[in-house]
Amino acid sequence: MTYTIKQVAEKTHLSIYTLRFYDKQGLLPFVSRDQSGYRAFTDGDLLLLHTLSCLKDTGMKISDIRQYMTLVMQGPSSIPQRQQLLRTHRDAVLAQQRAIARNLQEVDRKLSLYDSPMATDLVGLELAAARKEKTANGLPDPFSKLR
Amino acid sequence: MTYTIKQVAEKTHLSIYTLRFYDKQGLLPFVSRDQSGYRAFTDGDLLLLHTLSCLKDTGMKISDIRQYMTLVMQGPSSIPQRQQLLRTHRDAVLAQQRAIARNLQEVDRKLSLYDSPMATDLVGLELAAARKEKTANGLPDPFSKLR
DNA sequence: GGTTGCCCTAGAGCATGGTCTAGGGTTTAT
DNA sequence: ATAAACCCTAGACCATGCTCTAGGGCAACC
Repeated sequence: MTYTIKQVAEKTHLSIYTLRFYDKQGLLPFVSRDQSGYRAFTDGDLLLLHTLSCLKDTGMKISDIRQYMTLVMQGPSSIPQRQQLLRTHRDAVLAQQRAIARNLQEVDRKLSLYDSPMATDLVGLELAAARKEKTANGLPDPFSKLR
Repeated sequence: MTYTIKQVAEKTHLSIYTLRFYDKQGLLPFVSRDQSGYRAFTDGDLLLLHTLSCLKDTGMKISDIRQYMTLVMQGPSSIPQRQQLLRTHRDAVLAQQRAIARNLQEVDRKLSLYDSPMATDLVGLELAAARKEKTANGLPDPFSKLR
C-alpha cells in the first residue's frame, strides 16, 4: 500500500506545497516515484517524514535536515555522523529553551507588576521619570505625542 | 547622560542596522532625537529596549511588539490591554516550549537508538524493511542510488 | 472521448526579519 | 578648513521557508 501526496498531506498536516517544497530541497530522498512520475509514499516513508517533522518543529534548518536525511540514505555506516548532528541540534534546542525561559521571566515580571493593585501608580511613576529624563537632557518628550 | 546609537548597539548586542530597523518599524516610539536629528537614548530607553529584546527573543512578532510599545506610550490607562497582550504571548510561548520538548523526545529516542550497542543491526534491519517495502510495491529502491 | 480530479515541474511571489549601500549632514581634532 | 568618524534616510538586497500560478500529463468515469 502506498499513499499519494494528497493523502500524506492530510495525514501529516503539511500542505501539498510544503511536501513538494521539501522534496525539491532534497529532504525526501527516500520517496520513490511510480511509473507516471507520481510520488508514492510508503509507511516507512511516513516514519521518516515524522522524524523530519520533529526536526523541523524543533527548529532545525532545512540544510541540516537535508544532511541528516542524506546520512540516513547511506545506511548504518553513517550512524556516528547522525549522532553528532542530532546531539549538536539537541544541545542547541535545549540552550534555546533555557534562553526563552529566561526571557519569559521578564515578561512574567511585567505581568505581576501589572497585576499589582498599585500598578497604575507604579507605571505612572515610571512614565513621569522617563519624561523627566528626556527634558533634563534637553530632548523632546515623545510621550506627549498621541495623548 | 544619553547614548548614541553606536553605544546602544554595543550595550545591547543589537546591530546599528537592527536598531534603526526597529525604529523604522515603530518599535522605538520612545526614543527622542537631538537637535541634529540624531537618536538620543536615555537610561529609561534602555530599559524599554531590554523589554523589547525579551519579547523579541521569546519570538514575539514585530507587529505585536509595536502594539505593546504603542500601549506603553499611552501610559497607565493601557495596562489592561498590555496584560492581555503579554498573557496571550506568554501562553503561546509556553505552548510552543511544550511542543518543542515533545518533539525533542523523538530526537532523544533516535539518539538512544544510535547509542545502543545493536544500533548498526537495528538500523540495518530498518533499512532492509524499507527497501523491501519499496520493491513490494513495484517502486524503485532509492537507497541504492549513492552506494 | 470528454470532463473531472488528481499528479507533475519550473518558476514567480510573498512574509518576515534583518543587512547593506548611496548620498548627504554633523562634530571633533588638527 | 579639511579629514576622520560619527550620524541620518530611503530604498535595495538577502536568507529562510514557504505558497501559489502556469502549463501540461495521467486516470477514471460517464
